[in-house]
Amino acid sequence: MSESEAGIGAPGAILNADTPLAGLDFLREAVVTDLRSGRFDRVATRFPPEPNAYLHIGHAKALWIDYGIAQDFGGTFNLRFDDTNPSKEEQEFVDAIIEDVRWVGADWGDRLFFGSDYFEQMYEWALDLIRKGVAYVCDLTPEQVIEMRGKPTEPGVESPYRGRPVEENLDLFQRMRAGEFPDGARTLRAKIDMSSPNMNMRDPIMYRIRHEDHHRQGSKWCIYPMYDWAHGLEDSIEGITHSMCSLEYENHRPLYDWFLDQLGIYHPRQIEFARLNLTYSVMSKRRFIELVNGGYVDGYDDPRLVTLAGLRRRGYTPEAIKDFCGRIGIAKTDSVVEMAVLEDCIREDLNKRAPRVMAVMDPIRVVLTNYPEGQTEEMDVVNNPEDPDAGTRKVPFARELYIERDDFREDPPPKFFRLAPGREVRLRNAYFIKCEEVVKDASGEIVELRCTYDPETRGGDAPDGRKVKGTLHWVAAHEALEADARLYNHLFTKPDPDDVDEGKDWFANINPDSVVRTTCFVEPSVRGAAPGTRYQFERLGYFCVDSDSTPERLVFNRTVTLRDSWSKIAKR
RNA sequence: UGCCGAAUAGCUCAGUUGGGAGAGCGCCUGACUCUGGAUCAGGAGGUCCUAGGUUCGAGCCCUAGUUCGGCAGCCA
Repeated sequence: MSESEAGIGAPGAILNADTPLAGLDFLREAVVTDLRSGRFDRVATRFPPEPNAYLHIGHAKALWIDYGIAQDFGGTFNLRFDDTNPSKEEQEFVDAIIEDVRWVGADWGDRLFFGSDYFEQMYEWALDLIRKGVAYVCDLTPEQVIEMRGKPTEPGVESPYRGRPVEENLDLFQRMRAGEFPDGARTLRAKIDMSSPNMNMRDPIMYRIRHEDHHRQGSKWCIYPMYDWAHGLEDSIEGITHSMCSLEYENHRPLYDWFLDQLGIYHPRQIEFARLNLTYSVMSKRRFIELVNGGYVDGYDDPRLVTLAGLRRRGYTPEAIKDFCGRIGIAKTDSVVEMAVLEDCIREDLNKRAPRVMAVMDPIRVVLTNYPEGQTEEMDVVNNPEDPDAGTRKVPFARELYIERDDFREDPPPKFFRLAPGREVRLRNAYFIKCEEVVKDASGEIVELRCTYDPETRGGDAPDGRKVKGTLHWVAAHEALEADARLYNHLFTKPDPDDVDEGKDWFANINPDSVVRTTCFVEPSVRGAAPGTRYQFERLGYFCVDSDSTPERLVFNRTVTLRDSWSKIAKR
């Protein structure tokens, strides 16, 4: 790549070699230090997903580290698929990952790469190492390799094939590539140190034989490079300066460095950071699969999952996810972030942007006895008090309404400011109403509230200056739209899903009420809303139109509730 | 009984010439309000892992230890 396209000081750069270290996270601090020392004179990062699963919020953290650092320093950013294993990787995941990365807002421009495109170069370099006498073809079986690798506390045993002459290694390796040997028959190994305290240095395998088609290379190859061998080479080829990865690769760094040093090629710097964990959730491919296959969730984009596809369907915005990634910081400490932080991020974003609308989840009928039969009117309602540009809309009002069952108590407890017999409240954006009579059915269930309204209070204020303590949301019974609602809660009942009694597994902590499917009545203004449209249902929470919606019937996903101080009071 | 790494508020993180222990989220209280929302104000909460040492003075420097995490795929 040219220096000019990756130069420091590109438009928008906010960090450079002269930036004071104080206050920077340790990764940015390392980059500044490398710029000052002259180890690098530019910044180039990459996000290297393996196309074998869907991305989750933890990937978003890594992505915003990689992309964010490139942005901050005016450097370049590559999206690179690390597709070195043919048996696990599929085009479907490539497409899904590209969609997710684009959605969260990282821009790789034309810098989309595939590790598999470098296979030929990697092969040539492998030949180099064989010629240098630091790589050899090994005929040990997988079982023997494991056996002879030893344990962390015990040295391994050298392979009997370790001393194979260079010419024989060259011949065998070429024949491996030519397809002369079956899967697993031989490997190419680096000749390092079988007694190294670092297991990764005990003659790691560079190539394995796999007679399988590759999603991009087709049947061209039957030997495939291992991660440790491939990753540093990919970084080197692309001119990456800082190769950020998670803590689990810390023990792999000596090997990353070893390959590059042996080859004598351009040498990027690998730095590790702690991966993200979130309370009340799981974050691994394996567990997502188990949840999907076990029928606990409805797919990888189930709104209860913290996959990016799930969060998107739940109603999360890219801005909220980016904000979250910024808030949680970067460090090397193993950590578990509280879900409340993520929830705060989406509330903060949606509070500014989501139009407000009224919807009733659990209706109770209100009849305004002094409101003329057959009359209706339209109230002018502000769409978003936080955003004057959001405008207004008309909301129909009528003699028969629905309010939330929770908003009425026959025998109200202290500090309950909502409707009760003889009490007056305000219907939001409409009138004051007073409850005159409670109508019950034979079983004692309340079926209707008979109320009077004060025509003088149209719009919500009383000319005589009298105040009410409560304001309720409502919908006009005959004009409301009936819709499905999916009320999502934490997927797990405990902050740590692995916190289980002896003999039980994490499935025992799955929340049986992680989704409550119900119906609701929504004001007619939402008719025809497209999937993905987000609203605040006043006093209830933020909701997003689900892709299961049809022209006839909308489906709403509850993204997150509003903060609710009453529920805390009520618990006491 | 190996190697690598980590440790500051409930959680996540700042604290960089060695001199006042901080922020966000969470929690509590109050004000305000046509969302019990939003907003605003205030509060509680710390053996800076421990013990020694250097220093007039240590979260920060040195030594030893403790606890926790990672490493034994032909996965990444």
